[in-house]
Amino acid sequence: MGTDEKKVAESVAWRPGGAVKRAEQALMAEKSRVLRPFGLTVPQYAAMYALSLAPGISGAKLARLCSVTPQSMATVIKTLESRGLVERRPSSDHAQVLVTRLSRAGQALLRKADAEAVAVERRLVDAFTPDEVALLRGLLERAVVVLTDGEHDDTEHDDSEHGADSS
Amino acid sequence: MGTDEKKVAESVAWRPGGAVKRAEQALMAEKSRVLRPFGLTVPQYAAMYALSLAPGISGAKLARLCSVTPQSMATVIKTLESRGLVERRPSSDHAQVLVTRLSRAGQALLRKADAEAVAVERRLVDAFTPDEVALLRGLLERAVVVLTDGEHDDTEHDDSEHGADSS
DNA sequence: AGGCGTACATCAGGGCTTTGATAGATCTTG
DNA sequence: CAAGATCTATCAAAGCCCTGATGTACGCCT
Repeated sequence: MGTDEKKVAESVAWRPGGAVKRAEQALMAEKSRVLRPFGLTVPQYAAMYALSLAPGISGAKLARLCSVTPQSMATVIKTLESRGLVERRPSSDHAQVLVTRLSRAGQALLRKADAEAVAVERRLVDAFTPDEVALLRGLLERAVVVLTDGEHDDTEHDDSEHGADSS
Repeated sequence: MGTDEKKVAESVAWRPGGAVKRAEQALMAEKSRVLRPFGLTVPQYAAMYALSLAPGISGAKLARLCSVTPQSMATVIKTLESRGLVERRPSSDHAQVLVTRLSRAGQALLRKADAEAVAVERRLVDAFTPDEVALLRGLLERAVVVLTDGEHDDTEHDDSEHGADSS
């Protein structure tokens, strides 16, 4: 006897966290796999992708776009910079703010890597009807709201602009 | 104003990965928050929970239950062991296999921590109808299958028992 | 102008996770 | 019995991610 492995596995997997975790993990694993040939990790790719859409933003904003802390983004950017894929320079109107943008090499690499990453996401989306995709997105969004909402001690205000961009 | 921040944010968030990632992150963040007072991280809690259901299993099996690599589980277990929350000892019938189980202190701590963790999951589940929860679970499962399935070079076989339990 | 609040960048420390490689024990099979 | 496959544990290296704490720069407001 001894705990009946199958049943235990089910119990553990049935936890609401389990399903989300496994999905996220599967997605990360697959993306990692297709990104590996380019020497990119998923966070690195995500940062570069965001950077391609918003060139020259601050590290902090980039972090927010990628849903990570500024510290995490700093380590990612440092690696990318050491490989010459991105370039950082002090902002002209905001000394102390560092604006980041893709280098030419970075743009070229991203173009190729992006094709693969998009293909993975497409493979995923194609396995569902458009309605199902919308439904899934909606349910996940609601989950985020529910979990994020009962706010504890965070100060509430606006955010938006304050002027640290360029171009 | 270059790059219209709002629009960029939307584009980034709209990526299929974004929704799943944010949901997982929100869940992790909330669980971390309620677990912090107990000095436990989410992976530590997960391992202890699995351990409470399957006492005395090997580290490798525990890793599989928690959907992490044996290496990850090893670091988690090492921390838990150093705090006296779990105990490891060589298996009687399988020298070289280490069986792990919760210590009394670990059981006591888990009981309290589990209540909080379950409350978070319950808060989440309660925000949806039972049908929606089932639907979400189903969609996520399908996503995992789609992403995991196109298998590359993994060997296929059965698994199940081989006999490394106790009690 | 002096202060307060906000944002940015970074150092420090703790943990998790993955890939890759090493090595001993056990089971299966010829 | 010996070989090969399988499972287990662990070392090592590289990254990512988070919390907490500093120190600086800028904007607004009195």
